[in-house]
Amino acid sequence: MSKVYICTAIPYVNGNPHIGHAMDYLLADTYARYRRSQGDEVRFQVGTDEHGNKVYSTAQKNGLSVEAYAAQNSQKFQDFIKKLDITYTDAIRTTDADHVRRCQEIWKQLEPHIYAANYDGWYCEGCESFVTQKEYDENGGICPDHQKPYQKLTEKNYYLRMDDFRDQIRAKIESDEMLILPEFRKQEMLRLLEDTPDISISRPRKQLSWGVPVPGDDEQVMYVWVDALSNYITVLGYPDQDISEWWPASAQFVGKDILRFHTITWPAILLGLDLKLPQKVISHGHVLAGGQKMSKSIGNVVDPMAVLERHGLEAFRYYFLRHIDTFADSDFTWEKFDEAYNNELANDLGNLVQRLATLCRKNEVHGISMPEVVDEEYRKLMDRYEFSKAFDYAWGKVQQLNKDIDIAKPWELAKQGKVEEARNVLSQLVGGLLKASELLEPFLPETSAKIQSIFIADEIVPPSTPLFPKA
RNA sequence: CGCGGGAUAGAGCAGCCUGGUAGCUCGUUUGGCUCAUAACCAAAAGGUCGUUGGUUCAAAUCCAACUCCCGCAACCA
Repeated sequence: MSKVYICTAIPYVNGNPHIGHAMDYLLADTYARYRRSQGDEVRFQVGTDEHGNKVYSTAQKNGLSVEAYAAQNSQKFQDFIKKLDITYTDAIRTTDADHVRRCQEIWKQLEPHIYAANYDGWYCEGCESFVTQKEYDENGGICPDHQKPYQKLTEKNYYLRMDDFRDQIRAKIESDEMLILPEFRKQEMLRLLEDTPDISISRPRKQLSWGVPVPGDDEQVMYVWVDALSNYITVLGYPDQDISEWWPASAQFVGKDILRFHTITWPAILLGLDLKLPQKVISHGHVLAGGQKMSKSIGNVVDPMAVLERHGLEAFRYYFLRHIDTFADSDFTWEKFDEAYNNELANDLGNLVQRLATLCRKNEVHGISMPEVVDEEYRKLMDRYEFSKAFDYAWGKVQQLNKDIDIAKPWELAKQGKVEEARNVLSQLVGGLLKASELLEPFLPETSAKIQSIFIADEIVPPSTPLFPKA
C-alpha cells in the first residue's frame, strides 16, 4: 500500500467546460479508482485557473465584477466534475487567498533564478495587447481590427533563467525519472527543451491587472502559468506544510497542447524550489468531431452536457475511455456514440446481465460470493496507463461470456433434467461476470456496482429495467 | 529543407521495433439458437497493406525517394 497523488490540469475559466476537460478528469479518475482498488491511498487534485486578461475583459463585457465572473465560471466546472462522478479529494481555485499568498512565497524562493529585463514586441493600442511576429507578418504590420499600424513597444518583465535548469530537466526526462507518456511526446519535449529561452514570468500591472502581485514590485504581476502551475503544490499546503508525504505526484494528466508547460516550465519552477519532479506526465490526445478539430468557427463543437444527457454518465465514461484512445487523437460523432451504446453497452453487457440473471432465477441459483480477481495482463496495461487498451481487454471478457453461455447451453441442461449441472455452469458464468465487473470498475463504477448487487444477493432477480435500455 | 504523426477490407483501427500463411471491431450476407433488451452464437464475402525503386530465398514489416492527409509552432484540453 502506497500513497498516490494524482493531478489534473486546471481549466481556464473563461468559458464553459468542454469535452477536452472531461478527458483530463476521466483519465485521472480512472487511474485513481484503479489505484484504490489495488489498496493504495489516493489524493486527487482538481481546480480552476482564474487569473488573466481574458477573464478580466470578459467579466467587464458582461458587466460583472471579475471576482463574481470567475466564481460563477468556477462553479460551472465544479458542477461538471460532480456530474462526471470524479472522485477527487482536493479542489483549488487560483483566486483562493491561501494560493495567492503561497505563490508569492514560491516567487521569493525562486528569486535567485529570476532577473528583470526588457521585452520588445509589436503592440496594438486598440487591442491593448502584444502580437507575435507571425501575426505581424501575416497582417502586414497593420492591426486588422483597428486598421492601425502596430507599434514597437518595450516593457519590463521578470524572467526565469532556463540555463539554471535545462541540463537537469533533460537528464530527468531522458532517464524517465519524470516519465512522459506517450513516448513520442517525450522526444518532442526534449527537442523543445533545447529551444526554450528564459521564461517570461511577469507582466507589468498595466498589461495584466488580474493576477498575483509580484512580491516586492508593485508594478508587476505574475504571468498566469506561474500562478497556475503552482496549484499542484499549494493545494497540498506548500510552503506552509511539509508535502513530502504526497509530493512528487505519481501522475499528472494534461492535454497535449499544454504538455510543454508541464514538462519544461513546471520542472524549472520545481527545481528552483528544490522539489522533485512529477513521476509521470500523461498527455492525452484531443477529441475530434467527425475527423475535424473542434472549433467554434466551424461550429462543430460537441457540448459534453448534451452527450451526458443522451445516454447518461456511464455511457459517457464508456465512450470516452474506450473509444477515445488514451494517447492519440480520436473521433467522436453522435452516430458512433449511439452505436457504441446500442451494440456494446446494451447488447453485449446489458443483455448479458439480463439473460444470466433470468437463467439464474429459473434455475434457482444463488448464494454466489465475489471471486478473487488477479489479472496480470490487465494490471500491466493499467500500470502503463493504457486505459483504452485495458478497457478493451476487460470488454473482451464480457464478450467471451456471451459465447460461453451459448457453448454451455444451460437451458438445455435444465430441460434434460440435469439441474445440478445447469447450476454449476451458471455459477461459473456468474463468477466470470463478477470478475469482469471488477475489471470494469475504474471505468464504469456504477454499472460495476449494479452487477455486483444483482448477482451477490440472496435471490438473483433480473433488474426490472435493463442496465442500458434502448430507446 | 521548422518539428512531429499518419496512409492496411465500406468505416475505424492492430500488425511494422525482433522480415516468412494479412488480423480485430462495426457494417453487409447466410445459417443456428430461443435463456436474453428483434438481444446472443456460428460461418461467409470483402484488402495487389499510398506510389516507385532497392536489400533479401522471402517485405505491410528493413532502406531510399516521392505523393497525399493531419497535428504542433508559447497561454487553445
